[in-house]
Amino acid sequence: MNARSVPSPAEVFPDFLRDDSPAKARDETRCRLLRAAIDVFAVHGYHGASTREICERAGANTAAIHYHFRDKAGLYRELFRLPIESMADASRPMTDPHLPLLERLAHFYRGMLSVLSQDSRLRQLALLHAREEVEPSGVLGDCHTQAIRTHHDRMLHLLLPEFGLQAPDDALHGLAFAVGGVALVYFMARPAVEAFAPSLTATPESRETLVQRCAIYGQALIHAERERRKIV
Amino acid sequence: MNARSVPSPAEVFPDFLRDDSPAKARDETRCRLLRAAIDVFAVHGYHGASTREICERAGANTAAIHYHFRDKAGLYRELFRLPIESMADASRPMTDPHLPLLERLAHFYRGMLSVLSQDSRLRQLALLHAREEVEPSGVLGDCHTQAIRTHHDRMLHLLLPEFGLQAPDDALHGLAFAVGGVALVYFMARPAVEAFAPSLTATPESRETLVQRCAIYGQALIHAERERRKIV
DNA sequence: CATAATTTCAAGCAAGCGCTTGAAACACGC
DNA sequence: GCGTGTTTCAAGCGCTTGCTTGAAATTATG
Repeated sequence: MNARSVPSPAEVFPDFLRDDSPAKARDETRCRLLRAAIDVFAVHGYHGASTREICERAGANTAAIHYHFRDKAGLYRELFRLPIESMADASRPMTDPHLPLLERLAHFYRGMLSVLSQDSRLRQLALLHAREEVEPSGVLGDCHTQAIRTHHDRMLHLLLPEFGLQAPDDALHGLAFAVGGVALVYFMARPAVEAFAPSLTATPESRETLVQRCAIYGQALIHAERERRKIV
Repeated sequence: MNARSVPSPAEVFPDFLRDDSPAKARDETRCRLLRAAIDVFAVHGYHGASTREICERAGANTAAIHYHFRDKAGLYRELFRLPIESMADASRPMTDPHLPLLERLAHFYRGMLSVLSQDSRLRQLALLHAREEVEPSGVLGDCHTQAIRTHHDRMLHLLLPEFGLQAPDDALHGLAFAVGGVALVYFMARPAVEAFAPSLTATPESRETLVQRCAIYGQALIHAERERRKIV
């Protein structure tokens, strides 16, 4: 019995997505397993994916999963550990309070839509996140909702000063959901988007155009909420 | 060999959700299977659900699925046949061109959010639709995307006259996605909504308040797009 | 080079899966 | 009451699943 009894600290993991990481690390079974797992989980989901297919694609033995990650759930969990932050990083510029509102919103939407264009593994990872939200596999606990909370809190942090509030009320939560929702469909329902209006997200240029339009929409929502609060 | 060779015309099906349907129909194995299937698929997803659990919950023999629906995929498909239209019906009033824009939008959002309050089986059915969008089971083909297309086309039909257009361009598709997106999160990411702002959708009153706010937001998006088109 | 620790391997187990079978139970027209 | 068609049943088949095993291969260490 020589399997690691505790989920490993994952020295290799932060880089396992990068193609420019050291060849030695990239070729290690553990890394190949993680990459293969993304592919297979992204296609079949957690329950539909089989450990045999993952290992076959990774060129590893089926016992490798148990050795490196204890079991299938451990491998799956490992996929959700670090990339959460790397995805949140993409929209960090939106937190800069010195930028004009429209620009901050553009950063927010650019972060959301960036995964559509990125290297395919990061895109697949984003897909896994979306799936966990709609169909929790049951092996992640609530660590996943916290990833979304990061984005939600960041949006609240942007909105609060706009309304001179210290803490969000129900309407402000609703506004945050609405502002995020403007681009949510591109994230959560890509098949529908590509079926109805494929040219919207086809090229980097069209995606940037989309980001700019979304920012205008987001700004309009904030203005509308401000007007609504005046009246009520 | 006495199984039906062709998916049956489903005389019982349209009513299988209603609790007030004739007791005779409700108690039939076929109906009980459909109801149990919704419960189990809603919890575990298509691949994670087992036919044994469905049959056990329905109080039926495992062979019943094969007899009534040929196989697991047939049972799943049957769940997606009719409720699609019944859900689309909820937002039909939005197509009335004589109503003011704000009211039509309110009807649209009320239709979207109605599934959150309805009888739990309809809610679970809506969940199954959301899941198919994010993680296609592979057994439905494209019949499912058409269900979303119905909603998208209806929104386009509402928007086109607002801009004096005959056919939608890319920006109008984007606007339709944004208008729908305002309420999409309540449909697609309910766990997050209930974790961050549970009171938003807790009572029928708060849901109606939400509908009204969404309608205002939707109107603001339309106005913003109109302004954008003037400038560009 | 020898020893020990780490990593990989082929083989296979127990359990659960979807599905099938042939017969029993039921419903109904005559 | 009988014959016919429909529906339900217990039993189990073949297969895939996640996981385990003990040994072999590999790598690191003195």
